[in-house]
Amino acid sequence: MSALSTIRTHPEELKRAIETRNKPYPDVDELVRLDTECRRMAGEVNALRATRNERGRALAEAKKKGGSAADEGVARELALLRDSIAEQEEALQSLEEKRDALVLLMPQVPHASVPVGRDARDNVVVREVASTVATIAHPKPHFVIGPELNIIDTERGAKVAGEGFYFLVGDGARLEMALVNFMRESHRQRGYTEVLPPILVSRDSMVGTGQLPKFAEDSYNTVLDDLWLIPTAEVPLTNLYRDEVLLGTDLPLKVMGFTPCFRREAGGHGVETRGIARVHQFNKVELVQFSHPEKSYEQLELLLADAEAIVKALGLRYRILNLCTGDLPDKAAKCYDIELWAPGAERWLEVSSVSNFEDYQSYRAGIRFRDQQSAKPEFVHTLNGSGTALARLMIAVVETWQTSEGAIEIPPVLRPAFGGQERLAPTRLVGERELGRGRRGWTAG
RNA sequence: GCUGAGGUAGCCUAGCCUGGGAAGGCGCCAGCCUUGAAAGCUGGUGGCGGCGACGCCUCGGGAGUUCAAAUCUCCCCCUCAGCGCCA
Repeated sequence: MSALSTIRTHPEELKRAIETRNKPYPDVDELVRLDTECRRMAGEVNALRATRNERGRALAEAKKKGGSAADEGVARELALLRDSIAEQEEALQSLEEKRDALVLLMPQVPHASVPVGRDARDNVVVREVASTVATIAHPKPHFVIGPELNIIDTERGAKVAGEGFYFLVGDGARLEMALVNFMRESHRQRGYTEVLPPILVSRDSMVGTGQLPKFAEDSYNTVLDDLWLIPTAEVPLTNLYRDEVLLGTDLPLKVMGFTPCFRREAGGHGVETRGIARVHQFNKVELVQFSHPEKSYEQLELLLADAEAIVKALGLRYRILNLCTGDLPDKAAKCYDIELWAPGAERWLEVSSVSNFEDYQSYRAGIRFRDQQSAKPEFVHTLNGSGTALARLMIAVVETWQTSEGAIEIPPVLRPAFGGQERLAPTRLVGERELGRGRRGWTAG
């Protein structure tokens, strides 16, 4: 049920849903009142236009037979009618704009299986899975071992781009790309079509997936062209089929895409941001599905399994949360988070959000499907899941696969990408900064 | 970036000069015919409102002229071709 028709048919359900979300939203009653008024006015304008069209056609007929003074009178009369139509149309338009702006701020109705709760503390752990790696007692956090091995360089990242940016170097970069390629191949085998999308998108696309208008301050944009740097590949992948009608027999459509993601993360500083757990740019493999509404919750479970397969194959400790109503994003009807355990930093890291948006996005982006040629197009359900986010995945790998000698073992599934190499090699290119004056240039690895 | 040609319903196309209910074809759907199918014939096939007869909106988007705009004027977007620039 799309936002506007939910407002018309189930305002009470929407009201209850909003209450469980425990955040402020526009007043439903006000919205219903606005919508009713819009429809009443539309009817009036409609009737006026009918009169204008009818009289106008009669005038054309009369003119064909030769004009007269009477026709001039009709024309003057119609000019007045035109002005009052214009006036009414203007009023209607501003009312509709007001209504539509409110509709865009309305959240999705949570699914019945979503636990009711006030905030993140009420999220429900669906399951927790232990690491299959023999982890050492006290592994170093990535922000210690990363610089030691010279595979993660946040200082130079800050120098070049500012706080929240970093370089991956040498085997650090190789590890990231090996993880990316492992994930791409895994998802390809699970039936996803790979796309390499634009990472700058138009304002319309950002509205289509719900990043705008509400979360403008979370994203970077270009002033001259009003293009936006994607915060997630969800934006271009979901907008792939914007304003299109899909074939019911093609559903579910499954696409994946690897992109960098850009987030301003305004206001997030402190212990939690040390290292690369919370950065302005990171890479991610994203999964998106366009589903038949009746199948979308089955698909959600399959999508979760697709994302889960990655962290499982890497032997990492993880848990899956069912987000409660108070923590659920506006656009989601249901959302699972996959969190990885980082044994060095000793904290859980969110690496994947697996969500069913139902028709929240398809309504905004105009993505529909038709079951039969004759049937009316309906909105698809869109789902997406990170499959998964790098940087944080990198943290968990680097901390979980540490040896007591201070090395990092390469997970077996990634070794083919390293030509069979078993451990990450420290990077050898360093300067005075690391070595001190007098020992410049290359050192033996 | 410059010059030119274009953008009409799912697709293809007419209408634009000369303003007055968007025509036709393909595809698709339904019906007739048929043992079945094809062919053929008939009808339907953008969106919104209404139980409905019906009405309104829609010709890439917006603004303007006009009683009336697919059609005339202006601005913008996109596609194609040529030229320029370029990883």
